[in-house]
Amino acid sequence: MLQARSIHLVVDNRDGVALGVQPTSLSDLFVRQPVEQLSAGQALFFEGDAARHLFRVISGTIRIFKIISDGRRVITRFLHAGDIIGVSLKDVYLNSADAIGDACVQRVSRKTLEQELVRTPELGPEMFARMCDELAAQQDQMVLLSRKNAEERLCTFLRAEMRRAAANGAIGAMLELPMTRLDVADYLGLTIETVSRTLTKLANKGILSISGRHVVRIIRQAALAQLCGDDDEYAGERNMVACWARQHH
Amino acid sequence: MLQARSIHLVVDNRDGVALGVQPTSLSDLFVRQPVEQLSAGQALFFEGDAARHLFRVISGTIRIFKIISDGRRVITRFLHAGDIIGVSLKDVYLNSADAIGDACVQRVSRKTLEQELVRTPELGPEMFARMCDELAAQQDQMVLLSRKNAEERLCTFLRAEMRRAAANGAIGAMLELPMTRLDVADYLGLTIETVSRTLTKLANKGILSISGRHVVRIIRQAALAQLCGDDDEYAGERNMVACWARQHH
DNA sequence: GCGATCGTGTAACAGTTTGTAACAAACCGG
DNA sequence: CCGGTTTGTTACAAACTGTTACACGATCGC
Repeated sequence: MLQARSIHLVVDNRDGVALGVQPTSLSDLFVRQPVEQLSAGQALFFEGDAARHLFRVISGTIRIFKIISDGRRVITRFLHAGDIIGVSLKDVYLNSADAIGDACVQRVSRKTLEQELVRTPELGPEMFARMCDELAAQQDQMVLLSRKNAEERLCTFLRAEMRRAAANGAIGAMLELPMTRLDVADYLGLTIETVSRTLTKLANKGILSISGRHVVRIIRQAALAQLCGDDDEYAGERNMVACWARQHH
Repeated sequence: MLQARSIHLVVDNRDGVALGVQPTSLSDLFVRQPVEQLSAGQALFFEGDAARHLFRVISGTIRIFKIISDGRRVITRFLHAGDIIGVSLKDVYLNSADAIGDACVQRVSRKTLEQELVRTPELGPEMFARMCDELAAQQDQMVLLSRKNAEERLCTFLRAEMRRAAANGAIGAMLELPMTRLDVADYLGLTIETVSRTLTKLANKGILSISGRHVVRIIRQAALAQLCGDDDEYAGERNMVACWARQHH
């Protein structure tokens, strides 16, 4: 398991100075690291393992998950090219990670990170920022899991995936979903059947069309956004309106 | 974890005297700050406000929440004496905060924190640690919201509150819950009626007894723990067992 | 003291989501 | 290209939770 096939050029200027140049961002820590190939379903680490490495996703999709009794699974996050895993530095991993389909990652050791954090204090704020982003994303996910219905969950998920795809240079309304329906279900706190049913419902409404197993085409973006249940439209007076609504049943 | 102690010597004797003494923990930042009294329901800040302060709870309970369309509310966290609010440093608050019942807090400005972080780099690791704890707690909450049923949610909540009370020096099986049923419901992703029903059911099972509105007495702690759905008993082989269970339906 | 309000508990009913099962479609290996 | 396996879809019944309604007790202000 977990073999580090070093395809790239190896051992440049190893010890003493972990990197030849001063890193200016966390991503720079990975630049000289070998690229490891993962096959479908291969694990990166398990919940409870000693947290010895950080990973950067080069290609493919990684799923982060927890498992509780009965084998119930909760996927807390999907990671794509460019994302970094493990900034939440506990001594053990808080959750498990494996690859959806084939993927490539790089790793750096916690030790290297800690050395570089001393050597380059500017990295500290980036760590903070990344953890804050993660906290914010998790809170949005808590809202989704706590109070949104199946349709809102799917729409929120699809919209987020659309944004990510657009940020990565994808154009048009075609959205590729590398994960299976089960993965989506475990991410959104639904069952596979509900995911399926809700997707067909959205297709029947003319909001999207389903092209095979891993591709959906978003036809009406605006409608999708409205079905997220996020009340973006009220903007400033959001809280007052909401509080008022609450107080009056 | 992540100690950047080498820098310590460099910035040791600074002139800036934001505090009389060198703080050794985040809590020390608050020691000379005035105590602010909050009456029941009073807000500390709203989601989207410029995040200018951190708060420390002296007494009472603070609830952290988000509101989405229709006035649906999600309580993401309850804070008690000693807890610090606002370590997730974005430029705006990610959520709202108000007091359950009367409460007392102290505050320090972001600016002060940032100055002290420069002056006392040991505070950095504590910030990391606190954010990691928050990330871990949020992930557990995501598991709860995603995959646990009403009974498991209540038991998990009660057990966590028991642990907190015990850590704060409370003894015995009496547990005080300062929040209302609606607060509990909004925290656990349920309705007030389901919270009520489930509590009654647990009382009928002889696991707890309800003494008025804000006090429950936990009679059978072990039974409560087993109903959490957290499968703590399998410990090491948890993941393998769970994966196996999953694969075989 | 007394009505109004709030928080809570209980019940009947409705609704959404789930579970089960059968079927269809896509994928995989030869 | 084909058959088997995996994955996805659909329909129906069941379960859990939400909804609605009402009663009770406590608190608050008058």
